[in-house]
Amino acid sequence: MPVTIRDVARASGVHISTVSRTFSAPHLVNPETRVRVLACAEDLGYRPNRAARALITGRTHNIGLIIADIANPFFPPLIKAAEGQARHRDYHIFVADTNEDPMAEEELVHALAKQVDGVLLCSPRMSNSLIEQLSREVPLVVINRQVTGLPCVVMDVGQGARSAIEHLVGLGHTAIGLLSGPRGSWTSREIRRAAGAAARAGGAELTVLGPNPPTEHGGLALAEHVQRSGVTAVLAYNDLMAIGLIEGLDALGVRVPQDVSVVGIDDIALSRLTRPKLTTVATPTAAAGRTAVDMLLQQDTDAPRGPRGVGRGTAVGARRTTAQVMLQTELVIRDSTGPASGAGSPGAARVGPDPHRPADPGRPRAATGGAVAS
Amino acid sequence: MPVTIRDVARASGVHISTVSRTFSAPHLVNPETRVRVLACAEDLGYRPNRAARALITGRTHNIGLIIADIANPFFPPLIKAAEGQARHRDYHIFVADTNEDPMAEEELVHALAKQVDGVLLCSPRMSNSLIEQLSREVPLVVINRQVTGLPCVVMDVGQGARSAIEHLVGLGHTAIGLLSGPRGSWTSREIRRAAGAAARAGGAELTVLGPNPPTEHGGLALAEHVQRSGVTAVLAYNDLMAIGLIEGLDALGVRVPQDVSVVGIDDIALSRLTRPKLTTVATPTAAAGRTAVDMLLQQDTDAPRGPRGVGRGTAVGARRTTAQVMLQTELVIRDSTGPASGAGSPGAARVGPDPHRPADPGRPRAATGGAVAS
DNA sequence: ATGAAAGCGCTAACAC
DNA sequence: GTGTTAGCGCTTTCAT
Repeated sequence: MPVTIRDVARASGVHISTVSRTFSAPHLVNPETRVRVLACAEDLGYRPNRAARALITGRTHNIGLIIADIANPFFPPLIKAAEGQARHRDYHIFVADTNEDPMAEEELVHALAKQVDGVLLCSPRMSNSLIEQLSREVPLVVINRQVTGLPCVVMDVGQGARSAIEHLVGLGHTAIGLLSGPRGSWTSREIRRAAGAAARAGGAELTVLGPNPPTEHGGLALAEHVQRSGVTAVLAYNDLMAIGLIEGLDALGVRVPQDVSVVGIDDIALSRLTRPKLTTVATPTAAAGRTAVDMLLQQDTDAPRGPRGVGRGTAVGARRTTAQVMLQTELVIRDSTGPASGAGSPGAARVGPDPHRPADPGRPRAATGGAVAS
Repeated sequence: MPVTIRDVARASGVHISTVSRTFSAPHLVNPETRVRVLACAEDLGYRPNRAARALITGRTHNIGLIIADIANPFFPPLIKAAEGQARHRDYHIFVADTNEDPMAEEELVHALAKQVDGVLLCSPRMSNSLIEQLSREVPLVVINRQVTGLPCVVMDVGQGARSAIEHLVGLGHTAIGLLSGPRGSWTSREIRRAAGAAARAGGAELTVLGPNPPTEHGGLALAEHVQRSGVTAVLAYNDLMAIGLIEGLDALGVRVPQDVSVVGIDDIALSRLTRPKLTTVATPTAAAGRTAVDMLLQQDTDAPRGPRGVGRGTAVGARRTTAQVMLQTELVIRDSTGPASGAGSPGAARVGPDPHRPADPGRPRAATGGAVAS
């Protein structure tokens, strides 16, 4: 039923190898022949079978993308960007969801390995050593984690957390809570480290609560804990948790930001829609997706021309250069943070019809990270 | 580098076909041999090359999933469910995003056709006839659209819209606006049709505004229009638009639900987090994803044993039975709808610390659709 | 510039 | 129960 290279060959009166060349090395075929073949292919509706091609070239033109949780709004923009970039380069993306399960991650890498030219490992929860091991099976690009020796793209959440803490300290907060993320998260460790240092530098005390599931519920469940802990400000692992926490505090009658300030991380679309609008550290997720695809593809196209043209030179020291890209983050100050304690006038705040603040006056930026490559 | 079936054969001292059988028809091989082969395969790290297998079996064990916009929070749960169900059945999912572009849809079907055993076409914007045509190239299951002759899974948005309108009419609204969705959306047409009928039946007037992009911005942009139109209630094509509209109205000083009631459709996670919490028609998106995968796979496994065992019987009338599944929807009443006009006491509503309603008292359900097959 | 032939990794008759 | 053989659709030497 499906039309193959042979049908096209027959129709255009050439050998199949000529048809093949027409598609994979057009310059090697006579322009006239090429046109004729192309025409036949066109109206037979011929499409090269990529699987068959892959069998011999070793290139599937597929990329695997392993995600902790597609339903977490942090990821879709990243997926979308990766998919777009990949398609733009004539690649397709396999998406797999691990449900935050480290076991699933490993299994999925194995399952995908043969079908793809490389895998984008997003926010992995497994160990570094396992990642390294897997990278010997299939080219890997790690997102949201630094693994030495492997290409990575991370957001500078350290800088982001620092800015957030400085922002809170600047508002007079001296007892700050940190809702950490899931166990195994590089990002969570980074945040904790940076936040701890920044708090110390600012003379504030940091109370770490966690680890927690990186979900709205994870935040919500901590509301009472936060209330009892006596902190006046909280930095959450991500926006979802921050939003959940605000919900939870609200239910306890604790007002944000009057009683407690809350800062999130990610700047998902949602954070502009909740009330109060969330102060958060914006992470460039789309850029991360695009960059990761580019890095993988570059690595991919570099590979084949490795030991070629090299006479009997030194033992091919040209190990692939594995870049580590760090993307900038930016603190976006909205309405969920305010001066510490007594400053607000309880009861008067947020009354009915028009509690409209200057409404997001052009995204005041506060800090940035830097770009680094190694 | 990669270990093939031949390596395993050599290691276990059998012919490659035995190894092959061990994986694709274990019952045909001597238990002892099987164990030995499996052991060798195990510690050589052998994984069957699915592409090579597909070349001969015609089954790739891949499914294509074409989505209008991954970043639209309506879709991730569907993707996640589909992916999970697929993996559970040992299939992988290719995800592609069309950016709401009908052209991209067609191209993507073509691009995926050879790589997958079937395609899930989600919320297609292209024409029915084109869909039918494409279905001759690759098995299709259509989601969120009814196409006669093709397997479909749709949500009963008609029933949902009806319930929504009845709810509004019951609250005394007689001038109701409908924010329609994107051109080419089956769902949008269904909603419009059902909402129109329900409004007529309830003695209310329905003003249709659209088509519109199915995004937050699409709703936000309509705020002024809604305000001027004089309607006291609005049903939006989806939650995103409803939320955008509320934002927009809020900016104009129009209060929801005191001045205008707003109902969304979908019940995305977000709609529980905005203020006011959104009254909306819940659609079972995860179920839709799972069901679609099941339908595709069933069709897929049915296909091969078609003209087999049939003596010289009648001309194989056994055309595949294409089911059309309709999933129930449910009106979830929250805080964005209220009595028409004068009923609310402006200014007193929603004051500071504790404007807590009975907080979602167990999801009052109001209506359901039915399940149908053809 | 084009044809011939080998073979990618695997499965599927068909023998034995 | 297992080995033999042919070939899926395609690319890629190697001749011509």
